[in-house]
Order: sequence, then C-alpha cells, then structure tokens
Amino acid sequence: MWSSCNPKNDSDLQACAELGKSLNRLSQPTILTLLAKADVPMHGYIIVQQAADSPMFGGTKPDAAGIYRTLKRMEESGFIVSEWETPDEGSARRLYALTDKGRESLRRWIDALACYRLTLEELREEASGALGIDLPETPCCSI
Amino acid sequence: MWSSCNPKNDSDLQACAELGKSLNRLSQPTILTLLAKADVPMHGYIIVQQAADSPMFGGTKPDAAGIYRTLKRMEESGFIVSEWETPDEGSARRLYALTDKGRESLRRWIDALACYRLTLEELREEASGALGIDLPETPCCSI
DNA sequence: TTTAGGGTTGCATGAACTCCACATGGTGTC
DNA sequence: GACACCATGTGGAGTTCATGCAACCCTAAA
Repeated sequence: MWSSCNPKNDSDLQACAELGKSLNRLSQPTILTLLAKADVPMHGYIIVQQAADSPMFGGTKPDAAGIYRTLKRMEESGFIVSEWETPDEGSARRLYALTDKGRESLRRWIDALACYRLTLEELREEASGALGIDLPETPCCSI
Repeated sequence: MWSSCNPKNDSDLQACAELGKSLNRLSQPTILTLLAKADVPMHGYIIVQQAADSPMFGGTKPDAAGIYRTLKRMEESGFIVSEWETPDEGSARRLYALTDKGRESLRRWIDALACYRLTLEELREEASGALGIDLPETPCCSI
C-alpha cells in the first residue's frame, strides 16, 4: 500500500544527506490516516506497527514512546478518544478512535499537505533554475 | 518570482492550523538557491531580505540571528565561503559565496526535495482515500 | 525463563527558533 | 546635540519540540 522513496541503506543516506531529520512532526496526520482507514478503534501498539509502513517512516518503526505521547496530545486536542479495554484474560490496553474533530482535522491536513508540497516544488524549481539544470522526472534518491 | 501559498492572515492560519512550525530546517536549501541564483557573493543582510520572499518563509522575514548561524554552519560544512569586505567608508561586512561543494549540495537537495514531495503526496493520497474524498486540484489553504 | 504483546514515564540530547543586547556607522530629524 | 532608525553582524539565554534510550508495569505463550 505505502510505497515511498525512502533511503534504505547508507549510500542512499549519503546521497540524500540533506534529508536529515526534516519532515518530522508529521506523525499526527499519519496516525489520523491510519485511524480513518481502519474505521474502527485501534490499539496503540498496532498504530506503531502500521505507522512504520507509512510514507513518513518508510519501514523504520517509530519509537513507541513518541507515538504514545503524540496520541496523548491528540486526545487532549480532541482529535481522538481512547478507552481502556479490560478483557477477562490478558492485560488491559487502550483503544483509540477518531472523533469528528479528528476527521475534520485530517481534512484540513490534506490541504496543508498540498500546501507543503507546493512550497517544496517551488523551492525545487527555483533551485533547478538557479543551477541551470532541467528537472528530471522526480529522480527521488535515485541511486 | 516566488509565489507560494502562504497563509497571510489569522483565519488562514486557523484553517491551516496543522501547518504549525513544520517544514522548517529548510533555510539551508533556500540560502543555497539564493546564492546560486545571484551567482555573485552576497551580504548576509541581503540574504535575510531575499529569504523572506522565498517559498519557505512566505513574506515573513526570518530572524537574522538564525540566518547568520545557518551561514556559519554552512561555512563550517564547506558549502559556502565568506570574506570580509572592508570599504573605506561604512562598516565592514561579510560576503558569502557558493563553493563547488555547495553547488553539489544544492543538486542533491533538488532530489531530496522531490523525495519529500513524493512522501507528502503519498500521505495525502492515503488520507484522502481513507476519508473517501476525491482529491481536488491542490486547493492549498483555499479559504 | 525468555520472548512477544501492550502501555507508560522519565531523562537526556539536540536541533531550531525567538528575543534581547551590543557593536559600528550612516542618515535624518527635532 | 540628542535621538531615532536603517544597514550589518554577532553573541547569549531561553523555549519548544522531537528523538532516543532506559526503565517500569502487566499478561500470555513457547
């Protein structure tokens, strides 16, 4: 499903050295998207697993602590709600569900992402123009 | 020259609340691009001025201290070189010039930006699919 | 007993940004 | 003459935010 261009090995990382740690802070739309796609409440653990496959993380499983913290923030903002599931057997776990506000937020995120995208594209065009090279067809990390 | 979609007023910021402070850390390719376009050494002050008009800053003049710090970092990395210009009249000021390494870095940045762009687009498609809405033509902050 | 599933907190680190202050020098104004 | 303001460069303190690591709790299966 997700098939992004993510540098997998060291030489790719070298080539895309500038990538660095940018484009963080986007775990929130990723989580919103996962919850919206599932359409049922999800456990935090599953969210962490599935987030790893999202374009934002590209196979690298994000730190669980970070995701749980983000989930907490999102609940405080009203984008999701959580409740404890206490089965007769097994340990208790939280179930996170999208709220209407969260769905609305995701809708705005879609526009915001388009905005980001356009900004990046403009910068890329400016840079190409400045170097006098013609833009190839998204040679994304093409090593 | 630069004409990005940047929320100008408060209501736009509300609508694009998720924008927050993401997409920072991109002052480096912006500076590289400015220097590459000028093709002559530039003063830091001018860089600050022109950076304000770039897609990344969208009219908001970035903090000069931050830009100067970035310039220093970039010089340490060998992407630019600077020398003092000491005119007979007026105060001394630095002239920043792009190095070959800097030009090479900008070339990699172009690929990296394409990579970012693709990631954002994928996430956006996933989000739209999850919400069951069809993607309009980049309605970037369309309020 | 170890491993895996599931959740949480604390602490340290680091990057990036903001605000503030301080230089120097020119121009303009009250 | 004092004051303000733009041009120009720099340093420090403090904030915010994300990252990563370690530790802690639980249960269940192998």
